[in-house]
Amino acid sequence: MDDILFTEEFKTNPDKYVLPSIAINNVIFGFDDNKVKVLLLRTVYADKWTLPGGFVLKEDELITAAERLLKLFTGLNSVFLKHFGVFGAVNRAEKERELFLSDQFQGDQLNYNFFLQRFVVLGYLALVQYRQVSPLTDDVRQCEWFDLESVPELTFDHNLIIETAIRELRFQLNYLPIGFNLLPEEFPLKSLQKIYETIRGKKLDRGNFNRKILSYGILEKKEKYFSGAANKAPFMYSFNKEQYFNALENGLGAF
Amino acid sequence: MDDILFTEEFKTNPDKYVLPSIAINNVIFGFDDNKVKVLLLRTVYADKWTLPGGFVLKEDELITAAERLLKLFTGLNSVFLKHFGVFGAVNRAEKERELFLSDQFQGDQLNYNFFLQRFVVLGYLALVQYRQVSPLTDDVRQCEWFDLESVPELTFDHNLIIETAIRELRFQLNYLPIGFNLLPEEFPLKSLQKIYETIRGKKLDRGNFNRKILSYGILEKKEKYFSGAANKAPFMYSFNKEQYFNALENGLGAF
DNA sequence: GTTTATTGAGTCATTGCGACTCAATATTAA
DNA sequence: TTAATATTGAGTCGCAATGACTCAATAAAC
Repeated sequence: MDDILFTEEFKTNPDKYVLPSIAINNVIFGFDDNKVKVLLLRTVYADKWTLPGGFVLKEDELITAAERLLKLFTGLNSVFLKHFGVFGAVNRAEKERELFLSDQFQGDQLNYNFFLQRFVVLGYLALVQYRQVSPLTDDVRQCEWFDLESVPELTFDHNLIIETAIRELRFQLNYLPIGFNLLPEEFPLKSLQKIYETIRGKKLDRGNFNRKILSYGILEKKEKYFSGAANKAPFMYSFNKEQYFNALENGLGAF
Repeated sequence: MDDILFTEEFKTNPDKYVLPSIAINNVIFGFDDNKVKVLLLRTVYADKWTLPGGFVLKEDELITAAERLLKLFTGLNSVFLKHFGVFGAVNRAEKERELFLSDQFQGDQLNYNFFLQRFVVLGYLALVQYRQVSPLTDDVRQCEWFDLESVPELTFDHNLIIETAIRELRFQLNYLPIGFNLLPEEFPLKSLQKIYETIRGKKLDRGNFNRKILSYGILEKKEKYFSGAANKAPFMYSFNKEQYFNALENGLGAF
């Protein structure tokens, strides 16, 4: 249904279906194994990785297009999803142009012409719960999670796009209850702390972190426990949705 | 030179010169008479006001296009200029479509068809020194400053664009040395305080404000004076460019 | 009982902030 | 010369938040 993009009809007549010269890329962050991850897509035309993305259908709102693509690649509907930047450098397809002209190129001519034109990319940042995601895998496409530290060289200017997204994330962390979109319904505070540490890029003190995060009043303590490890199980927490959405609207009171 | 937009050639063949379906609008803030102002443009086709804007030439970087437009409308070259959002709602031209069909409409058919298609607007926020600006006025266009409190109803979704820009500005005020782009080379601290008060939307205490703003170390005290008023003249300040650009890069140390 | 990591409950010094006060200073107008 | 006016410098006071710590109780597995 969403795969007009991969039909011959679209390839021969793209401007009939989507807004010309505009593309969307989603930077989708998840969290697992105490590490922040980003979802990447293997290209169909070479052994390279790229950001999930697509185009804006004529009848789509911009955010709807971003949601549609998120749904396509992760199966998820409603998450934190936010525009964070535009990327339209004249030479942003230079690397790809060279690749397409080389003998590594495995795609077809129609894609070639379409993808190498100049696009203005709208960057959308998504925070999703890792375990809820079923990364898309079909005949031509394959999604996988990558640790932030081991993102490979990507197509176009996608490395820049990810870096910009992380900067934005680091920044928003200070006034929005960001971490929670990345975690499952219930989680130990340590996981949340790890997210903050990863995005901030430094260690935090447990006591101080807990004191602060609990002071926002958007967390609820649960009485469940982990099991399996040779130690006392950590308490689980979930967030109070009412307080949480209020904080999303009005910030965490930093100002 | 920059007025391809107003030639017959452009009107009949726009896609030859600019990226299709993409437009730019600049929200240009200035400061004078202790009030924050925004630069608006009178439309050629009706008695309405609109944001200065234009399109991206095929060979333009996005930021170059925004700079070119800023230069066109203000005469200024280098200022604080930053992307802050995209606006591409499907129905964002609805109001204009109605206007064009009404008997108030004074433009021509070619413009009609071109402007009413669906654009994705890239919003750029500019902070400029009021007194350095020579608002563009020619046969068809007329720029004027408006107080933030008395912005009229604008074309398209431009009121929304301005509101979003102010939100962004209010937000950035907390970590970037914003005010200085709005002030002349030398200024009294009270002017800076007024800017903060306007954007924050509340009164600030002089002593506390001065204490904080001076603590950033980006201001230099000058020994000049005002004259004319029946009171002690305020000291003038200017900003230390080195410290200032450093703060623009790394924030004001809030985080 | 030993080992392990979580947890609760602190301390302590420092910093920043908002709300305030008070007197000295410079300038013009009466 | 004096009065009126607004700026300036130099504070105080209490409160809240922060970062860097410590210490002992607790739960679970082996």
